Amino acid sequence: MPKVGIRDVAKLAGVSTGTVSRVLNDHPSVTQELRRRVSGIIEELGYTPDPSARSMRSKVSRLIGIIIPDLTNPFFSELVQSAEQVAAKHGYNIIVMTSFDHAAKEADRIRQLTSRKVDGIILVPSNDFHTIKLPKGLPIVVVDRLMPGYSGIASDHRNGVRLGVEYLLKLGHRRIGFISGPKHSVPANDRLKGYLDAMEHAGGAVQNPGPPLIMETAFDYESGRSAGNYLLARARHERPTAIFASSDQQAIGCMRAAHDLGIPVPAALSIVGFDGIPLSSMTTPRLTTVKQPIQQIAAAAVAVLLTEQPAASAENRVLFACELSEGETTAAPQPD
Amino acid sequence: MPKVGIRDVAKLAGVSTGTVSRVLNDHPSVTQELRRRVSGIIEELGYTPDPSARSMRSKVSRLIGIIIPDLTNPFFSELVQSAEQVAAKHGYNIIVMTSFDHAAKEADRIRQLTSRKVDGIILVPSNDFHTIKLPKGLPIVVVDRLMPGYSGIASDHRNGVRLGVEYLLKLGHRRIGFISGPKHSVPANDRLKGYLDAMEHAGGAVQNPGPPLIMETAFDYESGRSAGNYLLARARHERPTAIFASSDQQAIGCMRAAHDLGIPVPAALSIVGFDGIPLSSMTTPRLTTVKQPIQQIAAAAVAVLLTEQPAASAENRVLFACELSEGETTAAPQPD
DNA sequence: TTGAAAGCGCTAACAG
DNA sequence: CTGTTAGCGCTTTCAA
Repeated sequence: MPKVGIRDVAKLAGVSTGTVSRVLNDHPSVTQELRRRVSGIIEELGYTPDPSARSMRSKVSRLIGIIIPDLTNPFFSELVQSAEQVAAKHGYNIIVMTSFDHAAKEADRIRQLTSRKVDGIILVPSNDFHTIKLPKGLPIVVVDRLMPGYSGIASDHRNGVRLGVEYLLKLGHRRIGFISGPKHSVPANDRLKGYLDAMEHAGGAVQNPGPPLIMETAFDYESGRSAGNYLLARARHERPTAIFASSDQQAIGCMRAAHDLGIPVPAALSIVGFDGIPLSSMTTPRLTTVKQPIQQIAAAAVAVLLTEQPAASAENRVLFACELSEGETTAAPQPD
Repeated sequence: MPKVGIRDVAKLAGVSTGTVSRVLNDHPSVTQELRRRVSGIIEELGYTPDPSARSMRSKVSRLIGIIIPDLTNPFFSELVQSAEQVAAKHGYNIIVMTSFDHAAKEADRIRQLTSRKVDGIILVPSNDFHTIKLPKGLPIVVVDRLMPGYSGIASDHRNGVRLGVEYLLKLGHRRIGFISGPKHSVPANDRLKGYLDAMEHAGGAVQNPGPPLIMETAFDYESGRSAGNYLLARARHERPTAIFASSDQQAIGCMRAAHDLGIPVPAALSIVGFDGIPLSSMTTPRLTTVKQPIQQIAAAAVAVLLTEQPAASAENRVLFACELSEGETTAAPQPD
């Protein structure tokens, strides 16, 4: 079965390869009739253009790179999955890469993608992203945070967290612990600000007689658990009555810590997470969490890449609102 | 900044483009000295060969496709992540695609990958995979199950499950429920066989006075939960004292069901999962599970693709052993 | 509007 | 061992 090429199509249709190419690329200057005839032949022969050849001439690969810190994180895997769906709908495919939050690895991956001539990169930057310099003219959409000089799609972490913390305040909580993300993570800091916003706004109502209520740590289960242990292993009147965790994974780890310490949730401790991953509704009890619109983020990121003029650096920026998803890990605090 | 091409390198090194190409491809017939000199220039100029041009001539894209049913499933996302790591080490990149277990979508994706001229596909087949016909000569490694006619890498589901069920038997359990995967899923059926093996081998020791102890359902949390509900919502002497779930997600859903019914785990119910995803060690209590060697599977799959002669259809097959990871969801049954 | 022809950047014969 | 050269399959001027 000799591979069918554009010449075969041209020959059979009695036209030049140029015309076939124009049909393929929806070039306006082709007669309706001719277009139809050629399309017919293409169909008939089951011809598909060779992407390499195409990309070589036209500098368009219909390939999008996506670099995330960790595919094991449900938030990111859902992001990738959504992006793949949207991209496929437009004839684009996705190359995934994991940076493990290493700037060096990230730089290497970006280089690979560049030389692959991807049409754009969806990037969840590592914390040291600023240390690497990018090849110019490559469309990049930063996701999960906004960065000056780049197009960016993210959810409004700050106000999202504020929403969650205010919910706890409204329930009557006054000693609210906060499990934050890594010190240098931008989204982590945005979330922390949301917490501080809410607490400040609540003003004198907030009490904190003991050690600090804010723990800085990684976003994973285990970190959430040890942070929870730290926050909860103190005298009852110093112990927070509620904890807001910067990720659902942390929140679930924290639930584990509470359980280990014999602290009932939500009776003696309310917990709120952040992200809204599917698992959050399957914990026992179901986690109250602030939900990010992951699919929207993915769709918007792809859209920016497909829309943006190459090297136009339009700096599209979108911030999506988060929404509170009430579960069973929150309740009014017990009287002291 | 005019893009640096192979001719620039050749000119600066005072050799022909042919020689540069040979250096690039580690062709043996190049002098040590020349190789060194050319490599130096390449480095200096920061030259990277254009993959499209390369692929067009050589029919090698250094691209591997990976198609899985659902990236949201932690087992698969870890698989993809591992594969990406290994592939990158060899200069290969990964195109991910999700089939959502739809044969039609799967066929479409395979077609896309084929026309992209990927060097191979790592495929977790959908349940209706047999209905689609493949373009010949495309190296495919089937993962998570073995299929006649294809190279395949999987873990030994059957013996893995047997291991887990035998562990429960050894603890003294006699009414052991089984949450199975989808009816037409091959891995699901392999696991079911492992359960039947163990139960049969245990012989008369096994009792089942009531409704069937086997539930067929999807692999996700919610399915595990409702299956658990079904198995546990019966009179005490008919209720299983232990449940083996075919996935960790099911197991976690089942824990939730037990909790909702007020059945303490492991005191009144032992639960064992399958997969060994990271989350399994963060549940409360920690899940006892049968662990698949995911990274080994991914590495082996990539290795097969990189090794296998194109169209040689060597039919490499590897079955990895699973291992029991003891958590806190298992204990001896309460006396009736 | 369409055809002819010139490459895109590289690899692989084929010479030398 | 190295240089020369002919394309890979397509897109895109340039003419017609």
